Amino acid sequence: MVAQVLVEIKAKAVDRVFDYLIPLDYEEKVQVGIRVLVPFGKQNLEGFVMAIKPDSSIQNLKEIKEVIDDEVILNDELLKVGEYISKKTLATQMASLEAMLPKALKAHHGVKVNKKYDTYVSLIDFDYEGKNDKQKELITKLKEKDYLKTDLKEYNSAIQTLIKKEVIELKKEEVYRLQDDVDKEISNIKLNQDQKTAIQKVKESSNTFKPFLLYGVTGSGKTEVYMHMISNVIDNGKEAIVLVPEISLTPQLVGNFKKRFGNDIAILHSRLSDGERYDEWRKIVRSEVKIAIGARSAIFAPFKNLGIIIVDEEHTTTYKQDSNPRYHAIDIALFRGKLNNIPVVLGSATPSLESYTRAQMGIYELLRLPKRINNNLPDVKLIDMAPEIKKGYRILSKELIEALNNTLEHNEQAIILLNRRGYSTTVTCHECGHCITCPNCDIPLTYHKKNNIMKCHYCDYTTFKPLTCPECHSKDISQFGLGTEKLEEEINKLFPTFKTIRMDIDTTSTKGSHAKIFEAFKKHEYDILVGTQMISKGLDFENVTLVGVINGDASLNIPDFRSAERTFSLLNQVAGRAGRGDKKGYVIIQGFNLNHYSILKAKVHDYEGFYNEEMKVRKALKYPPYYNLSMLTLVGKDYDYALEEGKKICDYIKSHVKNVIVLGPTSSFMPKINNNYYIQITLKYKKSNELLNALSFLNQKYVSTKVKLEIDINPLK
DNA sequence: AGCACGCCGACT
DNA sequence: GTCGGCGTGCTC
Repeated sequence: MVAQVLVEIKAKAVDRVFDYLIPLDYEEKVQVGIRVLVPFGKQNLEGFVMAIKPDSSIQNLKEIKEVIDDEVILNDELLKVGEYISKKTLATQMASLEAMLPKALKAHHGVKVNKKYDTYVSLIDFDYEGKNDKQKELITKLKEKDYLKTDLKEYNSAIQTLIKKEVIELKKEEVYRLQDDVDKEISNIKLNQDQKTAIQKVKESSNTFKPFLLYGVTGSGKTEVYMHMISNVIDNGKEAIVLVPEISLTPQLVGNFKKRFGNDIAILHSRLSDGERYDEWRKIVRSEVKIAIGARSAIFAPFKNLGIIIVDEEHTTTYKQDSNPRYHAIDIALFRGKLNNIPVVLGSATPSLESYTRAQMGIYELLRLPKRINNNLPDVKLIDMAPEIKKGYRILSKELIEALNNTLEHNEQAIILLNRRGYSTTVTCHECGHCITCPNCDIPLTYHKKNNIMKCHYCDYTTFKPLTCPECHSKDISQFGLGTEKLEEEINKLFPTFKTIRMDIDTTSTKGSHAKIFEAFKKHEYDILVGTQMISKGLDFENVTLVGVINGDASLNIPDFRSAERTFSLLNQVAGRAGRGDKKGYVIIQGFNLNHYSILKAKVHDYEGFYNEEMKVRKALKYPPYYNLSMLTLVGKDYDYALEEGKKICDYIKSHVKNVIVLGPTSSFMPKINNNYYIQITLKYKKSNELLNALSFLNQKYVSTKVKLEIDINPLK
């Protein structure tokens, strides 16, 4: 028999199967989806068996050298998912397969992940009585218990002797590193009618593929709805995948799941060691857990009897992988949903425009949770900082200071979010907040220090950096940045008697630090929580009644056509942290350009209003969801050559694809990194199939030339 | 990804 | 004369 093997090299040149003879001894062991060691040129490589056939048209086949696994690693479904990924992202087959696997199961010769074993002893000679007290004791114990763990120091020598005499034997068993015992709690939370309807609708389609968009305002009880949906699935003997943006930022969701489902959960967070990750994978394969919760890659959890996939905060950009293979977890969720004939639930308080549009079109069924559990959305106030700065309130406005005082006096807590300026390369006026944007694309221009010019990286519009602000004529138009550290300092100065805790990259570098900060704040060990975006999601603190946002409009100045969507989403999310308990919540948003619809609509909690405004812009400027987008990047050491190749690629696409808008080639916003030049081409188009064919052709053509071609289909950056 | 093969320029 | 630069092509 002959096996078709995909070898471990992730290069376009070997992105195909090679035939190998299966030695007779291995005929039983070699199966599709298993790893083997094969001679490849002068080297020995690992690879996956992709197919088995009786013979081959190739002469002088080499033989498989070794079979690595006892059990199949890539089952039918994972093989299909892998194929889907390479088809949709144009990544190599091997890159696509490996994206789904924990390191311990990837094809890589020489890479070993330690397996952890427990050793036990058990009795084999039941007649032997033992020569001394220790031996006798041990034998008695073994007669009662069948087997004992060997880490009992006091019996060490007795164990050694008895093994030699073949009275007892040693057994090794592979064990899991993470074992915690959690007792399940019965929930007595009452559901409102909207929650019940959502749960019922999903239950009705439990054996059919159907995508749902669960649009529920902040604090509307989405987590509770997810848990009910999952309970229904588990009651049917099936399993569930739950995707969250990042485990460490959603400690409360995870905590609630643990309380409800106890040990039935595998939690796949980014800080697991390779060994731990491998353990969790095996628990899933063996159905020892019923739920897998994790970030993007948890979508590959190898359940064999999947009953539902839930994607929480579905609008989050982290669901798209920004390196090869550039897959979007929601696409995979829908694909697996289809394969398994199960519902897929996408939940958000601020759905992505793409998702909400699909719901409008009936591609997704829309489920709404329009009311907060406490029926009480916070009041939002906007504060223009231009006059405040003139009065000397440079960081915190007078109003925010007073509101903080008031909150803290009532023994309530506050959250202050610093919305960082996304790019230091955009030019913004220090006095009035004006940001210089492209007249064609309406996104901020990026500043290129080299020639003192500003450039649009979508359309290549270029202009000199002005000396004064075109709006208010201030000379102070260099980039400015306020850090969380400085903000914390300022707050400590203003409120010396209250305790402040800061949460940003600096204070959360160690394992578990997120959880520690959240815990401490929840217990009211601190009065004010200061931080960046990471404090905006999924936190439920009943005693928080005030949320302040510094530079609420800053994220509008990121040179990305999605910046309005991100701004609305961020403000909506963070405002949703206020007033979740019985007390009324207040939100103060500071900024310069507060008349933007993303901010005005966030103020009144009007998602649909925002959606309608933003869709007009997307339509006018031909952006998603009206058009699809793809980004090609050419990387090369020779700038002129790369640019020439870029032009050829543009010509090829224009002549082979109808109805495509080709922008570029243009040097990207970071034109030169490590002596490599980056040239970009942006494509806008309606129908994907034709374009995908053209890109697939180009992708093949660029095997081993002076220019590397990177393709990002539906980029999110 | 490696590794060999092959075709040019610069050197003991 | 030959050493070595890397551009090109192949691996069942």
